[in-house]
Parts: sequence; structure tokens; C-alpha cells
Amino acid sequence: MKKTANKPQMSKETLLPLLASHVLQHGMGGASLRPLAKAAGTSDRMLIYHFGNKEQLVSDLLRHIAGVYSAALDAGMGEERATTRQQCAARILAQGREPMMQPFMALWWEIVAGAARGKAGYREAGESMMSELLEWLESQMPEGDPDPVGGARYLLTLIEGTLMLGTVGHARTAREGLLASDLAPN
Amino acid sequence: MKKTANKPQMSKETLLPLLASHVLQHGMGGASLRPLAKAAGTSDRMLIYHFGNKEQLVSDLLRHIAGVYSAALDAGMGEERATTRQQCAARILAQGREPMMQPFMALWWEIVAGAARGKAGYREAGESMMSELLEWLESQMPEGDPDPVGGARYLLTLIEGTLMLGTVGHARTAREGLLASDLAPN
DNA sequence: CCGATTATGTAGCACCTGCTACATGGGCTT
DNA sequence: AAGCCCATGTAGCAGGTGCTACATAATCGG
Repeated sequence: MKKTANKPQMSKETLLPLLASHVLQHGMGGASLRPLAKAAGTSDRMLIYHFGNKEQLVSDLLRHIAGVYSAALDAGMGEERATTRQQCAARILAQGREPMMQPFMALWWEIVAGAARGKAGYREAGESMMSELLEWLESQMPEGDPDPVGGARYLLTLIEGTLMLGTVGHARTAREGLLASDLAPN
Repeated sequence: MKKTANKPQMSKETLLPLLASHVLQHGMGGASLRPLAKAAGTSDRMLIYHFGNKEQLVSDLLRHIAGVYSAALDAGMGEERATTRQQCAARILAQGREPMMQPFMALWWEIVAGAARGKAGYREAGESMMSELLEWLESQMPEGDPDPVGGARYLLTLIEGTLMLGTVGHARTAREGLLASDLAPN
């Protein structure tokens, strides 16, 4: 028996993945200490011990989740670029509809809502995740695009609007809007 | 003294405006029975009495708020139409930034988040508010627009994406995206 | 004027909330 | 071996949660 104890031996770093997984499944609304603690195999007491207070825990957790999101984006990134902007948008919208991304989508709107209310950590997490997505989108822009940087921003705006409309039952509205845009497949 | 008692004499209809005003200020997260009751000058007991349970209360409240939103839109509607799509989008984005609309904007993302989690009443309220906005937008489309219906849907998608990006600190991204679109003022 | 329905207040239930005090361990350094 | 610090368990706090039971008051139909 060396120093490798079989006791849990927890730390922020070991706790965060477990907490993130729980939050991705159940949302930020249900992120109260005791359920979180149970999901991580600890007690609420220990969560406060490691993070100081709940606000700090939420901040750290959101930052961690933003990192996980980035990794998930990388994992889902295709090899070859798109050949048209329209294909590029379609590709990322399809990615957003993948089951693997579903928990992120549900959590995303809670992050936006928290940011709108000025909650600590929410705006930073949202901004970071959008920056990540924007970067990914730029890398996916067609080869000969005349303005890949501006185009990526334009597509991002359209894509996020489409996702939002879909969430409140206006998927059809967004689809018809895209058909009426300069992205229409003709 | 006829039958007009000076006692409060509450009902769903008299309660809902008071509840809505509280929720618009403090958000759905703080919409627990006792604060709501205090804001409406009643007790949690009476809220349950009138609405049956909290879920029903939230449903009724969201439907009521969707109606208030519609009225606020009408009140802010300008007389003359826009002359270009770009002006049309700018006008509605400005409207969203008005102080009067601010509580709706903050509440909006909570509605979207609730819709994404399948909470009762949220999707319906979100869908209704978007339909209202779409209708308003159609009425604002330029006179000689070749495709006002599709154009309104296209603008709505862009506008909502812009609002979302602004909420998470990416207002600049959205602005640059619009500049790179076919809406660019040139 | 009486009886029934409607409206409201007071207490209270069982549970959850973030957080703390205190004790006890177990492993580390010296 | 002594002392010490980090980790963890048990209890508990004051307050909030949705909701209910019960009693009472007000109002209205007969």
C-alpha cells in the first residue's frame, strides 16, 4: 500500500465533471446543493468547503461547462469544409439537433436568461461559448468565401435566431425565413 | 350602499395584472407563491384558491403576459412604414432596446428556457409572443418589398439572433454580422 | 331572515434551501 | 511518536417551498 488511498479524494477538478453532468441533465434550476452533492457522491457541506459558496460553485461550474462544450464542438467537427454558406449553416444546425448536443441546447437558454438578469458567471460562460462557436464556424466557412469573418458572424446570428425560434415552436417560421434569405438553395 | 363592497373582491382577472407586474420586475425564478401573494396584496392561500395550483397559475400568468406584450407592441408601433428592410430591422431592434421593453426582454429568455425544458405554459406563451411580433413585423415591412411575408420571417430570425448575441455580450459580433449581410447599408 | 355559497385569515404540515458548528478521522511532516 | 492540517460525517439553524385544514366572515338567493 503506497499513498494511493482508496478514499474518494475529491477536489474541484474531480468534482466539476460530475456536477456538470448532473446540471446538463437537470438544468440550472435544479442546481441546489444537496442534489448536486448526491450526484457528485459528496455532501452539501463538502461542496461549500471546496467552492466557498454556491455563487462561486456556479461560476466555476459554468466555466467548466463552457470548456466541455468547446471539446464537444471539436469532437463533432468534420474534416472537410463546406462548399457554400448555405451548406455551412445547414451543417451547424444539424449539429445542434444531434442528441449529443441536446443537453447543451437546453442549458444554453438558462445561461442566456441568467446573463440577461446579470447573474454572476452566466454572461461570461455565454460569451465564451459563443466565441467558441464563432471560431468553429469561421473554420467551417467555404474555401473561396469573399468575407469569411463577416460571413461567419452573419451566419451565427441567423443560426441562433433559428434555434431560438425552433425552441418556442416557430421552427417553420425560421425555415421559411431562411428560404427567403440570400442563403436560399437555388 | 348598494352591492359595491369596499372589500378587495379579488379574482383571477384582478390578480393577474399585479402578478404580471411583479414577474416582469423580478423574473420567473422568483415567482414563488408568497412573494407573488404579497405583490398582489393577498396570501398564498388565496392564490391557490383562485388558480388551483401553482402550475395553473404560471400558465394563466404567462398567457396574460403574452397579451400585455401584444398591447405594448401596439402602443409602440409607429404610424408610417419603413422604406427599406434594413430600416425595418433597425427600427424593431431599437424598440427592443427601449426601457419599456426591458422587462419583457429579461423575461423572454426565461420563457425560452422554460420552453426548452418543456415546462407547462412556457412554449405556448413564447409561441404566441413570437407570432405577435411576426405579425407586427409584417405590417412594418417596406411598401414595395418583393416578398413581405418571407422577408418578415427572415428579419425576425436575424433580429432574434441579434438580441441573443447581445444578451451574452456579443453585440459587436451581431453588428458585424448584419454589416456583412445583404441588409448592409450601402 | 335563513341557509348556502363564496371569500378570507390563521396555523400548520413536510420538505427543501444555503450554510455553519463541532467532532473525528486519517495522512503528512518533523 | 507528536503535532497538525485537510477531509469528512452528523446535527442543526433560520428561513422558504407548495399546499391543506379549519374556522370565520361576507354575500346572495330563497
